[in-house]
Amino acid sequence: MRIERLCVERGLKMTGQRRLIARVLSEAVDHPDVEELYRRALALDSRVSIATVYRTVRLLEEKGILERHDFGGGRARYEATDHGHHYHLIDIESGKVIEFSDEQHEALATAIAARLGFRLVGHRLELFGRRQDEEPAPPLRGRVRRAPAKGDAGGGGAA
Amino acid sequence: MRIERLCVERGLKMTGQRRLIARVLSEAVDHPDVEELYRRALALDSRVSIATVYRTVRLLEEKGILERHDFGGGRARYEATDHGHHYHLIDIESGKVIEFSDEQHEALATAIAARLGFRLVGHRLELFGRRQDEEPAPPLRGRVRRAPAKGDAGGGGAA
DNA sequence: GTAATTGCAAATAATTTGCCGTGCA
DNA sequence: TGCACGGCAAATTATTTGCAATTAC
Repeated sequence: MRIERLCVERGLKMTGQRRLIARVLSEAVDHPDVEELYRRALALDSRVSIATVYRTVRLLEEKGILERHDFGGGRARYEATDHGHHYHLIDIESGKVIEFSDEQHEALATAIAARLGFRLVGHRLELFGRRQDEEPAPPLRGRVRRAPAKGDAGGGGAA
Repeated sequence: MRIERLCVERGLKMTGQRRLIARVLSEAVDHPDVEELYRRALALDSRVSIATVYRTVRLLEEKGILERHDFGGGRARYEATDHGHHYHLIDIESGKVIEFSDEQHEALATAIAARLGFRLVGHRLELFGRRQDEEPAPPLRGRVRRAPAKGDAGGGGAA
């Protein structure tokens, strides 16, 4: 319910659907897109429309409660801003998103901006990588390795 | 004409419109969106349709000749990949995009990915900043500073 | 009580695509 | 000369919005 609290703090009028969407957001541990948020909300209470989900994420983004990401794939994906500054590494085989943070990078970004004559207001860093085979690998044969794609939010269900 | 050469190298059939679009891309020093590419192409030769521009940038992106960016504002913006790896700093007042590169960051990104068990395949870093007033600033009064927005590509014409 | 919010369906906006004529290799 | 390509307009996809009914404060 962290999100609902934040909404109240910013003086938003709390309707049933806003509370519902806030709850879905509070419970999310991934980076759902609007469709997915809508699906999860519907599962809890059918009295929401997707238009309201769109309106709400937009509002919460403006209020700084949500952050919008573009991880490719055409739809915007959302995440609460309240669990700290971090970056993303996208596994290009599975689409999974891994979060990390790095103070060194933080400092470097600020330094670079300053060097260019700017005060850093925001930044984003996204790494795209392929899982490193940790097994020393059987000398002959080997390889083959396919992941069925589909990211950490989009598809089926499972919260 | 660098782009056209790259197209030929990758075995693309070179039609009149592809040559035209390749030329526009070769001459661009900014990050135009499709509308803008179409406008520039039209100015040189009216026998192109915007559908072809869409098809071509998509093709060139798949071939690794172009890179697509999302700088906010809803439309994808393109840039040739052949002028070296670099990052972008977006001036949030004017929308202007400044390119820079930084070896330290390059290394850091690789190290972070490795630490997480991944081999880095690609990455992007975008800084959003506000121009730092370089003048020591007249002690009294001061401030005011507004830029009319509109980025480094979208708008009017000018190549 | 009143202005903000919602749902619905229609409107946008960016991008893609089917189909058929045309031009490149 | 065949097969990929280009033009056009219609189709998609993601997102926004007008309007009347509803609701929070």
